[in-house]
Amino acid sequence: MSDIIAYKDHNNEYYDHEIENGIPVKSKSEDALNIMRHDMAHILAEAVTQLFPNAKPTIGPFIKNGFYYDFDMESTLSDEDLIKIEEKMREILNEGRSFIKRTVSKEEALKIFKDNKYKVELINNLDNSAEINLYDQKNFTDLCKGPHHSSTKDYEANIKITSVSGAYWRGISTNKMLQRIYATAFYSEKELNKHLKNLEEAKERNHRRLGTDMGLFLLTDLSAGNVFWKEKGLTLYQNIEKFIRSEQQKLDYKEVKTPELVSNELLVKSGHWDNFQENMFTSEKDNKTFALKPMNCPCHIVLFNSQLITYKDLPLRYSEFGKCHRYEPSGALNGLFRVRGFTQDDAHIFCTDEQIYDACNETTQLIERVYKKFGFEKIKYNISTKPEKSIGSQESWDNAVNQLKKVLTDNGKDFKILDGEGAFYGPKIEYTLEDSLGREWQCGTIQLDFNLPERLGARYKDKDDKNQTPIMIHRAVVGSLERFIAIILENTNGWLPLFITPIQLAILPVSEKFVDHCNDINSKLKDLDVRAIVDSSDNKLGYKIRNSVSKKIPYSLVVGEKEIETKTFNVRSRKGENTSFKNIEELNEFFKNN
RNA sequence: GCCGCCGUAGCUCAGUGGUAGAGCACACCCUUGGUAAGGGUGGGGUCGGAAGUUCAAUUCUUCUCGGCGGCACCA
Repeated sequence: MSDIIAYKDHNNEYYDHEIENGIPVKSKSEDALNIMRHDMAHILAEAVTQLFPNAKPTIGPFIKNGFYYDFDMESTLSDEDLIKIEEKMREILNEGRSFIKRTVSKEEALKIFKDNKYKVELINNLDNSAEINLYDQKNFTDLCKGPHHSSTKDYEANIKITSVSGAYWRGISTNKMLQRIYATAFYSEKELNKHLKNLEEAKERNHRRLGTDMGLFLLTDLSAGNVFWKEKGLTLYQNIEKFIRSEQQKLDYKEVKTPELVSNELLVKSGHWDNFQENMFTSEKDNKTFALKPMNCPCHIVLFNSQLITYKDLPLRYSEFGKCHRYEPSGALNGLFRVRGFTQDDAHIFCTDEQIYDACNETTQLIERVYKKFGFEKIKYNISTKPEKSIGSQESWDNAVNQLKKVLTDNGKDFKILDGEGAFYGPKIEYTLEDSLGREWQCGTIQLDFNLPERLGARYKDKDDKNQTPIMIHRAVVGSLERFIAIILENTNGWLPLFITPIQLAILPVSEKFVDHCNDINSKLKDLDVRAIVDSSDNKLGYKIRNSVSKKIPYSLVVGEKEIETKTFNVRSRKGENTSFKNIEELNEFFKNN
């Protein structure tokens, strides 16, 4: 039997027949796993249609880590239903199924699927020249371009239905909502369990739980989508801000603070009022309309315009930890990941065409430096180019895109081009980081803007004393501080990098006798900017250690008779490793350097 | 906004048509203890909110607010 089950092209599209320059897909490979999961989607559809004869199958692709199938059904699926479906799938798998391909005419296909308007729609949308393939299995036939394994007997499939949710037909929100069943499948039970355990772990690492346990912040329905920062959370927030600020100062950024509430006059001029009014919080006073700013750029241009700027002032870098508000649909809110009030680590660089390269180059290096410091090493880069609807000449777009490409290339980065994905006003680079659970987060961005400076009348004088319009570069490193804090919390499971963690050290007296001594140490450490607390409870040492570890305090300092006599400082890491220091300065060094 | 699930003490969660319970946390007492839980006692919630059904609702129904998993959205 051949080891090759399918072919794929260079866009990772799979085919059930050999193609020109096709890459063979070998059985049990990563690609084969996708195909196997697609097989399972068909098995799922058979199970569902057997149990619910009126269910109309629509589409069921494989996705990252699994697959789904969307059904139009009369009743919604309960947890018990899912268990039954999963059992049915196992039953079917025990019997085994062959996937037999058959090519039919359009008329035939329409006849076969006449009771399923979704399949009819799909068939009618196919090119007239396109071959229409069906895959037959016992009790189920699906419209499908394949490929499939010839039989489920070719492998062992370990399946698990993971969830059910609503999903619009064809992803269009005016269409009917279907029921989507998510599931996953692996060749071995071991891999399946590992994946399920991973999901569990991700749940455990939930930043909402960590935030509550660590006393960082409060989310309450008294202001849905807005964060109440507690003192420890604010320390964390400020430490992140502090680090980014210091990096920006090295690059001659000028930090500013602009109003959160602005007259809509500004937003009308900038064009945001026309396009995004629905997403702003507004209020009326003095017969005027005000809005909470949804972004900082118009305000920065107001500052730019308030003074005479010449070419000598460029590039001019305005940065702001700007509090913005956006009305997000209720269903979009999600912990700190998606909020209505957030702080952008925003900046706008005003510059000339010639300065684009340098500005973007220093920014990409800045972004990388910051990510690295926070423990993110894996970064993906995308460049988005001119969309169909856009402003600015083709020439200026080409120039700008080439500069962006050159920046990444010169910095030794691989990147993807997302054709036509740029904003209407300019191209951009997006920075996506990968966390320790393999999840990806788009955080940083560099976005060129050929529109807004012109619209708001930004001008500088060139060497010939003529007015020119600057290019504006929007850039953010971590994006929203709120979201970034959620990402770091989940990435580290609460074991935050030492330089930002709210409490670095728990000072633990062995008994009450040593509490005063501990307080003395703490006040000295305070002067040295080490963030410590003294546990003066009357619990035993083991208990105090357990407590400080469970509060995610990375180090503890045990103080008792021995330490006072020998004048040493014994620091215990959360893993139980001990390090001894001779004096408080040495101890301080340790905290400064870790 | 849409589909589904959920909302009980500070936290995690159990439970019932007759006004609630555990563990952790907290307070007090005993213990003055050396590297991940010493022992005892005690306080604390009207079960998200509103309305309805009922002799009686935290438990059933409807509405509403909020959360979660997705979908849609994300300048």
